[in-house]
Amino acid sequence: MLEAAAALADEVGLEATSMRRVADALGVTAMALYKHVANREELIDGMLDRLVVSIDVPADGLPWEQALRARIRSARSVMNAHPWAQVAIETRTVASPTVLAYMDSLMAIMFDGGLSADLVHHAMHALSTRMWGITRDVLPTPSVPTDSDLRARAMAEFATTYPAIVRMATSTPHAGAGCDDDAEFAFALDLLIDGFARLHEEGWSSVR
Amino acid sequence: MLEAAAALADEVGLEATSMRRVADALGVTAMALYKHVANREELIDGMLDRLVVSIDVPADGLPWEQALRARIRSARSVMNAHPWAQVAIETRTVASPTVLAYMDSLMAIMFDGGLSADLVHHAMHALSTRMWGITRDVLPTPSVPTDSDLRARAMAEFATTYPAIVRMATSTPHAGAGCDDDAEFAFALDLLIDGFARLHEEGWSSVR
DNA sequence: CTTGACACGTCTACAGCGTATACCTATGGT
DNA sequence: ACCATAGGTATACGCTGTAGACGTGTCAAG
Repeated sequence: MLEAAAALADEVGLEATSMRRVADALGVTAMALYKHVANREELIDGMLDRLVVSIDVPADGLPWEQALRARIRSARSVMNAHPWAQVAIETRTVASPTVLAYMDSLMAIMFDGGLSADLVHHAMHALSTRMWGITRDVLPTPSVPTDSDLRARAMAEFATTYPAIVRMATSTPHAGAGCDDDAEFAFALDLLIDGFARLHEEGWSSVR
Repeated sequence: MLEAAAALADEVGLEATSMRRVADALGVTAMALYKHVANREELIDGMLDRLVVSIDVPADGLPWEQALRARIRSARSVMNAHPWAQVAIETRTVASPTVLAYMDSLMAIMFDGGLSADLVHHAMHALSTRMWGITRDVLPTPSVPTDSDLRARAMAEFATTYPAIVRMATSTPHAGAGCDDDAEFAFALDLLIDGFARLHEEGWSSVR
C-alpha cells in the first residue's frame, strides 16, 4: 500500500495522491485504506519513512565532518529521486520513530566527533530542513518572451526594477546554463559544517 | 479583502482560510472574491505581499553583514507575528514582484559590500528560506506521561532507542526550559553570514 | 437623455476531498 | 462448533475550489 501510494505520488504528485486514487490503484475502496492507517497524514508519514530508512549509513571510522556530509548527501539523493518527498517533509508535523532515529544518528555522528551537546543542538537547528537534503528553490526564473525584440525590451525593464537580480543572473560563471542545484546544496552544507568545526575547535559555548 | 483574509488566517490558520470563510467574514459570497483575485493562490500571494512590504529597510551606511542581518531579522519579526506566513511561504510556487524586490534588495546589500556575483548567488541559495526569517522546527519534543513513574520508564526506554537525542536534551545549557528559537535563528544566520564574509575575504570563486 | 460597457455582486452547480458509521464476510484460534 | 477479528464495501456528510450564467448600480460616450 505504501509502495502503491509512493508510486502514485511519483506520477501525479503528493497533492493529487488522494485516498481515493491510492485505493483505486490498489483496486480497492478508499475506506479500505483506513483499516491500515488512521488518516492521510499517517499514510504520508509511512511513505516518508520508507524513504528515510533507505538513507545510507556512512562507513565507520570517518571523521565526523565527512560522516555528517555523507549521510546528508545520501538523504539528498534519496529525496531527490522522489519530488513529493520535499512537499511531504515540509508538511509533516510530528516526527515518526524512523524520523527520530535519523535525527538521532546525525547527532550521534557529532557527539562521536566530540562536539558539545550545546553545539550539537545549535547545529541541528542550523541544518534545519537541510538535514533532509532538500532546499527550496528561492531564485526566480522569470519567464521572458521568446521573441528576441520583446525579450530585449522585457529584460531591459526587468533590469531597472531588479538590478541586483539581473546582475547576478548575467554575470555568474554559469549564467544561462541554469544553476547546478547539487553544487549549491554542497556549498551551503559545507559552509555550515565548516562553521560547526571551527566553533568546535574554538571551544564555543552558547553561554558567554 | 487581503486584510480580512490575513485577520482570519491569524485566527484559524491558513489551511482553514477558505474562500468561503474569507467571503463570510466580508459579508459576501465566495464567488465575489474571484472578481478581485484569480484564485486562492493569488489571494495568498497578496496576503504575503502585504507582509513582505512591511519588512524594514536597514539604515544606509551599515556594513553589508550588518545590513543583511538586520533586514533578515526584520523579516523574521514580521513573519513570526503571523504563524500562517511560514506555511504560505513554503507553499508558494512563483515569486510575485514584491517578493522579487525583497530578494533583489538582499542581493543589492551584498553587491554593495563588494561580493562577487558568484558568491552572491551561492549565498542566496545557502540562505534559502532562512532569508524569510523562518526555520522549521526540527527537533522533536516527544510527549511524555506526566505521572512520574511512567515518565521515568518512558524516558529510560527513549534513552536506549535515541541516545543522542536524550543526551542533547538533558545536557544542553537550557535543558528543560525549552529552547530559544530566536537565539537559534540568530546563531545559524550569523554562521552563514560569517561564512560568506570569510569566503569574500579569501577571494573565493566557484570555479577552481 | 439614452445607451451600452463595465465593475461587482449573486445563485446554482459540479467534481473532488477526508472520513464517520454501519454493514458484510472469510479466516483462524479456542 | 463457535465466535472474534481482519479487512473489505456502501453510503453519506460537510467541506473544498471554482466554472458559468445571471443580475445590478455607476458612469462615460453618443
